[in-house]
Amino acid sequence: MQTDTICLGILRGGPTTGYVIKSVLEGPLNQIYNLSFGSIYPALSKLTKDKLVTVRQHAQDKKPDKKVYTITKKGIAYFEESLLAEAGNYVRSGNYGDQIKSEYGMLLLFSKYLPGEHVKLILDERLLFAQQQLKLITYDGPIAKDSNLNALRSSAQGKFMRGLMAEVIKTAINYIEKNRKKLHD
Amino acid sequence: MQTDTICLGILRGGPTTGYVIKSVLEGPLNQIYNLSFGSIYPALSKLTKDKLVTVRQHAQDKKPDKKVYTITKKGIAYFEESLLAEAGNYVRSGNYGDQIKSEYGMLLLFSKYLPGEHVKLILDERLLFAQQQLKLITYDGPIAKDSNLNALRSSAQGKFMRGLMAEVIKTAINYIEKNRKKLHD
DNA sequence: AACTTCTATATCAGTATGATATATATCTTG
DNA sequence: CAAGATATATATCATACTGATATAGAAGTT
Repeated sequence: MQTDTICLGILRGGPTTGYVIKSVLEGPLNQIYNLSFGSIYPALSKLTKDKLVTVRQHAQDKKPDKKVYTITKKGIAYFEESLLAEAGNYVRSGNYGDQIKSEYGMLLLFSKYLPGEHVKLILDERLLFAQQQLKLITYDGPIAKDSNLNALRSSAQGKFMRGLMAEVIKTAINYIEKNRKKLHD
Repeated sequence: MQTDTICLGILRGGPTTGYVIKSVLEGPLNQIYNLSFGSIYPALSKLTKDKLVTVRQHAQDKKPDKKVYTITKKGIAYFEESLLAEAGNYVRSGNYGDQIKSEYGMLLLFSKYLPGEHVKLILDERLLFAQQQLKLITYDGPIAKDSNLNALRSSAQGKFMRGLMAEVIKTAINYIEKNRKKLHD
């Protein structure tokens, strides 16, 4: 899926900054998609140039200029077109639209060639990280103003995806806890 | 994790071709890692130049030259060094070593803006794909000569990862089957 | 008071993708 | 049974993406 489409899709949930888009991808969408700043910022610039979004520059306080992007009518139309096109394309794409690079998975697969202590450490850290992710995803308490996160939490689609991710993470945690002895000691 | 390290790691399971390395990544390692030919072939060339692997060229039949790569003693040493280095680096890396881009996940998240018929189709195709993957991963019958797949199947690490992937896929399939009505009709 | 983390944008060398080209064998389907 | 599709096999390259780095003030921690 194109970076443009992802950005527009997140912007459809409400106006926000490039920094927040990155946070959303790293936080609640952690198991789904990620993009670097080096992709997000140029995409936002291009989108602005093409009038698919507008920028309001908040040179407030003395912080670095905060650029809040808002999707335009043209942007909404373009987003829905692109989405339809990508949905039609989806089935035909390589790995059914998934591109996965899990260093963690490879490290475990090759862990035969690693000292047992290292394997233990990797497993411990990862379990901790997974538990944090789970908390983040299942958290239902109050959140800040950012309407993007609200859109993600309140929509049927957001709930569906959050539920799916939570189940998958729980399964992985349980499996690792039950079977980790096979990889060390 | 470096492409070199991945290739060497797979080659540690036995001599094979670039084409088979790609197949292993797309098949049994589908949920863990993927690389394009544009990464694999240059990596193999570089590895050869550095004497970390050797090539035997099978100009047999009339098929295109089949290049079978074998890891050298130097290659094994280098692989284990790299792995150790990457294991030490792992915890400090961005998303805990995971880089995920799931077009499928984004499509479902944005499915509010997609016709119900499309959503149904995507879900159906994906479920079918997941079931195929599950069969591929859990398959324990006889397999061809390629020792790479045997290494993956018989080692404790291979079994651990296969078990993990199978559990995760099963969880996802069940969740989608139970909750898909929330995304259409 | 010093250090680290968070908010916020931007750039860029190095790396990876996805498409395309080439060529034969084998499998499938009307 | 011929035509078309899929599998085996390598290679290249324009375009796209990453990961590191730079900058800078606020806020939180030791």
